Amino acid sequence: MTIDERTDTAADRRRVARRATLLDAASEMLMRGGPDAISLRKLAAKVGTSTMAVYTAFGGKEGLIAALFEEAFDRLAAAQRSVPKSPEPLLWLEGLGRAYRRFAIDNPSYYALMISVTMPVSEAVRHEEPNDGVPPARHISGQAAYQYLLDAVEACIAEGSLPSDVEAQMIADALWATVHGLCSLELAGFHATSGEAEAHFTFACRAMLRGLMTQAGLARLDALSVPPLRTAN
Amino acid sequence: MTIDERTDTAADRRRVARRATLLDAASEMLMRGGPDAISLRKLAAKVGTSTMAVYTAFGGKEGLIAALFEEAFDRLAAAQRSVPKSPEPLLWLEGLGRAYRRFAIDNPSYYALMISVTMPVSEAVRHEEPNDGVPPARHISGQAAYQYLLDAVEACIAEGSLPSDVEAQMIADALWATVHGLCSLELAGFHATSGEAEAHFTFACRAMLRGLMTQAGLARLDALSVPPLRTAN
DNA sequence: CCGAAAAACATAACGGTGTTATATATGAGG
DNA sequence: CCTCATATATAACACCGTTATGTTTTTCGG
Repeated sequence: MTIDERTDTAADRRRVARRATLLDAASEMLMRGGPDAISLRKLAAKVGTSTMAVYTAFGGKEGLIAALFEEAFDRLAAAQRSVPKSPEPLLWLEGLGRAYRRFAIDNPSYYALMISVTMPVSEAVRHEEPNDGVPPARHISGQAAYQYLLDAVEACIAEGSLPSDVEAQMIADALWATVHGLCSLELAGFHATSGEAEAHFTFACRAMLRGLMTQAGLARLDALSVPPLRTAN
Repeated sequence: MTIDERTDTAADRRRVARRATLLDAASEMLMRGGPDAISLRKLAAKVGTSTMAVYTAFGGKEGLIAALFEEAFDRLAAAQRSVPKSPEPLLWLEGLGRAYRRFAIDNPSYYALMISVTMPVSEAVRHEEPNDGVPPARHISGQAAYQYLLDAVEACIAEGSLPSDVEAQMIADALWATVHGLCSLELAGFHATSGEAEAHFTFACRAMLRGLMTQAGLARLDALSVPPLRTAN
C-alpha cells in the first residue's frame, strides 16, 4: 500500500532513475553551496533537461527539498546504524553521539536542512492531515535515527545505568538536544579549532550522561576505565 | 574611536533615523514571515522610499540582515540582563536558562537568524580580517549574552558549586549547547505541546547542571529545596 | 500493430527578486 | 548664492520559481 505498488515496468524504472538523477545533482548543489544554491534552472541545465522535469518528478522546488529532507534523515539513520552495537550500552550510546557529530560535520548542508527552524518538519513531512484526531505532534519519534537512540537508552535503563522512573523519551530527548546543540554551535563557527570543538563535545556529552545516570550507572562507568569527566579526553 | 565619533549634525541624525526606520520595518517583516519574507522592494514601499535607501544605509541586503543579526544578539543580551542576579549563583544560572528559552520562543525568527548554520556569524560579523595573527576564532566570547552566562558560571565556581579544575568556558559552552539544542528542537516542532517542551527543557537543564556540579554543589542544590532531578517539575 | 489518450517534455512568458547604472533632487560648506 | 558631494528615484539587468502552451514521447486498449 506504499507509493510503489509495483515498480518494475520500464517506464517506472526510468522515472525513478530521472528522480535519482535530479536528486543527486540537487544534493551536490546543496553540499557545494548551501540550501540557497539550489536553482531549478541550473539543476535542469546540469542534468540536461528543463525545469519542468522537477515539476513532474517532485511537483516543484518544495517537493524536491522535501525529498532531500528525507534523504538527510536516511543518511543520518545509516550513520547511526553503522555504529557497532557494543555489549556495553553506555559505550554504544557514546558511539551514537560520535556518529551523530561525524554526520553533522561531514554533511553540514544536509544537517542544516534537517533542523532548519523556519521550514522544518512542518511543511516538508507533515503532509498527512492538518486536522485529525491525533495532536499536531511531529514525526520525530517515527524517525529511524531517533529510534536507534531510544533503543540504546532503553538498553541502558534495562541494565540499570539510567533511571527507570523517567520516561525513556525524556532521557533520549535530553541527549539528543545536547548533541544537537553542540553540533549546531560548532557548525555555526563558535569554536576556534576542530580539536577544541571535539574536546568540548566529549566533555559536554559525558557531563550530560553523568547527570542522567543512576548511582549504579556511575559505578559501571568508572569500571569501564574510561575517564568519566574532567579535562576532556 | 567607535563608529560614531560625533553624531550631532542634523544630517547624521536624520541618517540614523532612516536607518532605524528601515531596521524597524525589516524587523517586523522578519518576525511576521521569517527571514525569507524580507524583500527590499516591499521594505522600501513600506517606509515610503526606494530600494536605494537600503544600499546607502546598509550597503545592500546582506548588510541589513547583518544589522538585524546584531539586533538579535542585543535583544538576547537584554533578556539576559533582565534576570535578577540572585545571591544563589545556581538559581541565577537557572534564571538565565529560562530567559534564554523565553527569548528563543518569543522571537523565533531572530533566534533562527542568530544560529543559522548556513550564513552564521561567518559572513555577517567577521569582517575583521580573514588572515591576521589571532586564530580565526569566532566572536562568541565577545557577545554580551555569553558574558552573562560566563559570569554566572564563574560565580558558581567561586562558591564551589562547579569544579574549579575545568575551564569556565568549557562549562559555559556545555550549558549553552544544551539550552540552545533544546530551544532549537522545540522551535523545529519536535514536541507535541509547549508544556511538554518546557518539561523536557527543565529536566535536561537540571540533568546537565547535575552532571557538571561538584559534590558540594549537589549538596547546596539539595539545600535549596528545589527538586534537583527526576520526573521534571 | 496501431491509433487514441495521457503523460512528460521544451519553450516561452509572467511576476517576482537583488543589484546596478543613470539622472535628478537635496542639502551642506565656502 | 553657488558648488559639489551625497542621497534618492527611476529604469534596466540578470536572475529566480512558477505557469501556460504547444510538441514530443509513451502507454494502453481494440
